[in-house]
Amino acid sequence: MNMSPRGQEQNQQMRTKAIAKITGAALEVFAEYGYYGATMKHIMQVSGLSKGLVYHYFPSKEKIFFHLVESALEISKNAWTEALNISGTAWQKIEKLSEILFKISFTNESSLYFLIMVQATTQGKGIPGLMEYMTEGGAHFDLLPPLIRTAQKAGDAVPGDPVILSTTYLALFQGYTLCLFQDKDIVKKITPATFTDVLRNRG
Amino acid sequence: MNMSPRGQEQNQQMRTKAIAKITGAALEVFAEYGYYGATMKHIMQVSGLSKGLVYHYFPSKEKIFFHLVESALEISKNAWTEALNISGTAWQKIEKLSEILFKISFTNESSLYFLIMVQATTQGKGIPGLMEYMTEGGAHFDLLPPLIRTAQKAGDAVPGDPVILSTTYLALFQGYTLCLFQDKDIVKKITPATFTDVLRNRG
DNA sequence: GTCTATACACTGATAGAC
DNA sequence: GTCTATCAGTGTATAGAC
Repeated sequence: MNMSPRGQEQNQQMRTKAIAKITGAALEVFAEYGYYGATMKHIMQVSGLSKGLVYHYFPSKEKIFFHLVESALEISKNAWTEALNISGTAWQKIEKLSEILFKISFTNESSLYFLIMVQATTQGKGIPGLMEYMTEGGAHFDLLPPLIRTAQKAGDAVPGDPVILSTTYLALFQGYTLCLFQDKDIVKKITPATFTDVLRNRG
Repeated sequence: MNMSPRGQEQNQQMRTKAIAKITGAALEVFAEYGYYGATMKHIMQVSGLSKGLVYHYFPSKEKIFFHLVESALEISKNAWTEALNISGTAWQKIEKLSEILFKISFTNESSLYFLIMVQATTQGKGIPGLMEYMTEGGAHFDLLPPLIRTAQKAGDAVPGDPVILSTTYLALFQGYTLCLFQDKDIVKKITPATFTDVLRNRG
């Protein structure tokens, strides 16, 4: 057998690959069955790795789930940062936000992370610290109400309580995310405007 | 011929009471932890009844959950029937629908049934027959698009694909239902108009 | 004695963890 | 692979009204 030590670089590569396999499998399984419905066995089967290897990289089922929630919040935060940092009016930023959130929520593989967020929301009560963690990690949502307020002054956004409008906008994304669980065809027909429209001033 | 030792009405009363205790406890537990996260033990503790008694009235955990989903769909269907049967314009029916759905979703104890619907949606894939059952039981949702079309012709509803608008309206209710899992204060500030507004023609 | 609501120790399977 | 806890579900016994 080959006893020669692997280079540090090679080791790192193997680690990264294994972790990617585990998180990828966990993402699928947790998204479909939820935290309690998902089993480590199922994650091991989907990833094609052994029990020992999975537990080598993650100490527990709970930590794997936390890791996915962390990634989901990061994806969300990055999307918001990208949208809100463009130069332009408040309304243009809102339109950009809809465009980016629409893309990552409904058109590519990252949509699974938004299913994870929903699963975390609906089952997080039994997992210590999770709800608090999500509240902290979702602090960027607070950027929307002032943006709406600015757009209202410019006459672009519909009148009304900016906090409620902001929640409505976010609830709409979450509501459509639930449609993904039912494989509804309707999701294929929506556009960023579907979301922007609830904030648009048509008066 | 009634051979029962206790009076029939007495027995019936005991049964009804026990079943109510079981379903009430199951409603709380399933709503909070989801199907897989809820345990029979937990349901027994909350109901204050023994294992034997619970299994005397329900053959399995799955059947209890199905029973709750069934009740939820019935509550939903009754609400729609009540709203859509009033005399008035299409728009008035939509306003009535918002009013009733808002009431049962966010202001009284039946709101737990809507959490059950969300739990069933997010975890139903692993429960044989559940998704199909929910699709069938939610057939009354198909009544909304034609109603929107009528309201559009009258100039009351916003222009756009009635099917997408209908889905948007329902997704908004579901999205706000998710807020209930997080005990968000914002839910106390919304009104039926929050939902009606996404369909309202303000042009 | 008979029926029925109720109780609870028990089983086999499977979970997470190491 | 192996351990332990816990899961859903069952078999059997008891209490009390007729």
